[in-house]
Amino acid sequence: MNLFSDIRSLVIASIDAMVAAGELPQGLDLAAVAVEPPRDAGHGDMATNAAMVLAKPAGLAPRAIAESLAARLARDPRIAGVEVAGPGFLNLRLQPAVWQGLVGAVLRQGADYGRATLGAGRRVNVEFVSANPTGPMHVGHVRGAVVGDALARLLAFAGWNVTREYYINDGGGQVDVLARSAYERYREACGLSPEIREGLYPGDYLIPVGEALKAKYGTSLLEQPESVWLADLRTFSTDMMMTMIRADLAALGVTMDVYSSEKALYGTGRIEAAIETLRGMGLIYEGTLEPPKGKEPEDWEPRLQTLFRSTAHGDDVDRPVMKSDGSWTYFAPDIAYHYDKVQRGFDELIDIFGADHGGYVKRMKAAVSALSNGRVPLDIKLVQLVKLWKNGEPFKMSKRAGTFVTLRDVIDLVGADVTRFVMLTRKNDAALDFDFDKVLEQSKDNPVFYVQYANARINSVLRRAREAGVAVDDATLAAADLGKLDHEAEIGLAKKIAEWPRVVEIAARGNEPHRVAFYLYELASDLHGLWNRGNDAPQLRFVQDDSAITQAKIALARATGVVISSGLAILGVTPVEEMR
RNA sequence: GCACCCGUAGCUCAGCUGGAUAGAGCGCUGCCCUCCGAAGGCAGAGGCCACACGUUCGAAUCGUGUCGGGUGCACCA
Repeated sequence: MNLFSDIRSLVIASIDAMVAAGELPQGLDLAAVAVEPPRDAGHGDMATNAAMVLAKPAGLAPRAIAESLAARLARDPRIAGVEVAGPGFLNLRLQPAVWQGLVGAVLRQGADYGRATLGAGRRVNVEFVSANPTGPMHVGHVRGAVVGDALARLLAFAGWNVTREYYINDGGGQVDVLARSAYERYREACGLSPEIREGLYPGDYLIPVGEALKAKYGTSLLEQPESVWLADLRTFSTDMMMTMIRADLAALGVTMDVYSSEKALYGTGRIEAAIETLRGMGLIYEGTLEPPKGKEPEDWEPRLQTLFRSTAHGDDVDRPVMKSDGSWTYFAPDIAYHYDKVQRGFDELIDIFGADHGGYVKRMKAAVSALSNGRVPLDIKLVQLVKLWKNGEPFKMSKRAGTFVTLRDVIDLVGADVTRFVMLTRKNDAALDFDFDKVLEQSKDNPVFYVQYANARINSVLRRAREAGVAVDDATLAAADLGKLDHEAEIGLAKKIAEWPRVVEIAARGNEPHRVAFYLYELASDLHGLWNRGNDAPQLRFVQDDSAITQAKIALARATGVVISSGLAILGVTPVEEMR
């Protein structure tokens, strides 16, 4: 049920009829014909640009096309009025019965209302978080986690086959640091004093790792050289860190489908295979890079390196895949990992990165473009910083001062639902202020509360109607006499509900889950507006003496609630029944 | 120096594949509760969409350039 696509189909059919009648030439491209809500409600319910986009290819004046098209559209029983406006817009007004019927349709479809087939079952891999397994998730990771998870839910709702994936960066030097730090905590657990040297991780979260090591190894690793224990402790520590990270994600309501390990790529020949594939394309060569202009490193010296010709796929400079000592750069396993995703048969790839990784976008896209022969698009979403506020002041994080904010801290303080919603109230590429006081405030200043409050009000009238002995199950409501919803304020809310499938498609097409949050705010606003009009106009209250009228009005409220629940589900937020 | 992101009301931000008189919240001014929860609503004031040029029937939206802010820039991930 998508009224906008229904009416667009009507417009297309009418254009086809004009072609058949010889009024328009054959073979017109109709892709640009759009049916949209007009910016100004005074222009009607829907507007189409059909006459204007067809004017040039048809070689006709837009208003001439518009007049003829208007006459044909007006014959449809759903159309209450058509007028030609401005340079050739067609403004359509729909019969009230169309909006009333929509309410019934929403109740019949329930949680499936708005579900789209845009994705057509294509397989998409959404990689997100991918925090280094060297400590608990901190607040900086939260936004990426929320955006990635909401995007995954959105795409699934819009018809994609979605895999959520976490890439464990467990292959690099920072894992050695982790292992050495854990070793010191192990010594501590054995009654010795730890030496947390400069460059090691000082966090308390490694104390349990040390204790677990003692439980496993006893004192057998004491006084042993690093070569004896390093490999084991790397594995042991990262496993424990990943257990912690999974628990953190679960607390936020995020579940991954696949965890991929960087380390697992080493020694399997898969990195070599990926690089050889590129070499076979003539994209790998030995060479030296120019120093970056304007920011010349002090210790710059020309080095012969193995380079990936990423410039052949849109990058600015070629990128090294092998260090001068013959080991891989971090980029090489990244290439192999993305190659793996391509080979697993995904039709589309999405990476969610922190904004500080913006420099890797072009090279990653270049690699995927090359390795998939341009078949698999890679969209990389950069998630901007979150600025923390408390008591009206910037909240500075400092490991040393003990004000390091973990994901757990945030959830314990404000809850997962609030955290998730607020993180989605900005575009991913805009910085976000997160004010610990404001997000818990119960006012319309706080979108989480505002939307939840609307839902609570809806549940309130459902309860009251039930108490009054009126049947308000969805089946009964869908069959109610919805023609009684004849007030423009009620029709207005139905129109907002009608936009939901459009919002889903637009948000999914752009990989922009924040649009859902903004839409829910608007929907809640319309509900609150109608609610308050009941103060002045008692006939607009949802619960009336007449049970048939009550059912029609409750049907509208319930349909609104269906969409709110559906939208919140995409954001990963639990709707509340009552405000507390 | 180069690349990417951003620049919209006093503040924080939306703005769809280019569409009509550019929207919301906060703040400011004035109203609305014997009423389904006022934890809300209604109305008003407030804009050179950073700037310039271009593309076109039409530009906040697309292109180029300038200015301003952020981020990143071989042998760390």
